[in-house]
Amino acid sequence: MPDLPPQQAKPPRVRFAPSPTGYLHVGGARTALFNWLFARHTGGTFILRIEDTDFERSSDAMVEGILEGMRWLGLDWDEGPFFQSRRLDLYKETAAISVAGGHAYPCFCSKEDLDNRRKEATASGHQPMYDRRCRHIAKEEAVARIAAGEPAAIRFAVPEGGATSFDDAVFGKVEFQNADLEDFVLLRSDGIPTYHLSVVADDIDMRLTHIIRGADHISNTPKQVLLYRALEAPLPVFAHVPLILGPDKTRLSKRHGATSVIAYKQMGIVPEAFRNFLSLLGWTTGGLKDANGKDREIFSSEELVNLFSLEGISKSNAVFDNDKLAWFNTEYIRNYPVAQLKPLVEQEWKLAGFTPTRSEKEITHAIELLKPRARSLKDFASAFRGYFSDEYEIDAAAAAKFLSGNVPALLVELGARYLAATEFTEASTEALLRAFAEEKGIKAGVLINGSRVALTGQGVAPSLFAVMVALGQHRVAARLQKAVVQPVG
RNA sequence: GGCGCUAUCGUCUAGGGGUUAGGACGUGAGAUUCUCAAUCUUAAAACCCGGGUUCGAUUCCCGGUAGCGCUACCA
Repeated sequence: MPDLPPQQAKPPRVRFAPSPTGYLHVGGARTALFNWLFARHTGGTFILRIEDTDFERSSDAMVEGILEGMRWLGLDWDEGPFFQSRRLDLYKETAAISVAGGHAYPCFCSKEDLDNRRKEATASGHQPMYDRRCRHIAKEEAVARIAAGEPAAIRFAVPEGGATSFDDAVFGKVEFQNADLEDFVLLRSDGIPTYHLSVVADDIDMRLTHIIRGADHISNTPKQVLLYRALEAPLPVFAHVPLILGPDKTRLSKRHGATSVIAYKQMGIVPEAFRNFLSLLGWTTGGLKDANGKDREIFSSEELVNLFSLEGISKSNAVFDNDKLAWFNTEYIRNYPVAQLKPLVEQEWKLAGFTPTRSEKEITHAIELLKPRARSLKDFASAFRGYFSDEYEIDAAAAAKFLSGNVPALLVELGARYLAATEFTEASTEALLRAFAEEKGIKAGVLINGSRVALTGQGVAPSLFAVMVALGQHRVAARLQKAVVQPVG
């Protein structure tokens, strides 16, 4: 039977269908992102479906975690979330239709028998595929055994010969010999569907036009194609996305560090940076250049939506590079208008239990000064504390290096001069310091470095005189005069 | 083991029958001297191997190798 033409009717309908057996992980997030991008680009519909048919491993907490991750990334869905656990009737019905159509049959083999036979087959060098022994049980006998209460699973009857192929939007034509396909289980003996049944039943029921999912599903696809045909449903367009790997090129796992999207939020990554980074893992604009002729890499979500296409998805797996992510993060933080960055910083403070003791104006000023050198949102609650509160720590190494010898004493004196100053601008503070250095016969750099540590607690900071202006005259004077009592080393 | 997919700098990638094989991250060097986790300049760094097609393959084809995926009454 020839396939019905693929559903290209616009607008497209796509879905992200995570299994709540863990938090939203990086790979899932990227799949969700691509589906979302595709839906938004085409004006289609993005559906969220929770595949929770594995009751043992699924949990509400995981569902909430997945939703949280999607919200953080700004991936809003148009329909759902739908829960497969509440749609079991549909799957049973679909299985029954398959049986009635002669495409599926009850299987009475027990799990133990199956395991044993698989083991034997492997031991004797055969393929551990189901031997189809229940496929030829007479209909009457099967009905009688089920009536007698014998547990039975429903298996799909894979055609004995020929091949099954599909046209993947990313990989092109992919073909499998039917002989290599097992008579897979559709419905377990407890009435719970397996993955193959529930996805196909739902994808048909939800009228999905494009299935964008991880490449780990390529091998599952021919079975599902067969099911679509048995159900006389039009085939969607399949687009398999290559996998994301860890630095050692094995599948990304906890071993490699964070795999949960929320962990990146907790690391102070801003969502747009993460989304931008993720979008370029396994997808490319095809070499879009910026004004300088360099490949563009920073894209707003609007641009991403406009640019996204299935054609740009690459075929090979990609390694998740933390350094590159960190770079995206600094770029985004640096370029955010303060108005946009400030709420994120405040959220970070809240998380860290830190309360700034500054006016809104001072806070805005300090964020403006600091954002070009922030690596993560975390910096605002750690290294940058001194700009927002008087409770900050002096970095011991920086103090040892720059607050040694007679420097503290000089800073106390310098602080008094600043207190008495009638003007307090970047130019005036610098002039004052340099004059003071000359008067004392020492290099200005010594005082500059010492002041930096006394004022910010850090050995690294923006231009000292910009820092002074941000801090204000009284605070500068006070902190310099306190320098002498700071424990050194 | 079987089946499937993939292969350009360390990493993400552009490109494509003839190129100095481009960009970015990271790394090295230099500059700035008020620190560097900032900025600027700069350098090193790749077409997996073997056949074939071709005047010419990194590019097309075949094989190998390697990596990854699937191989459950998990998803």
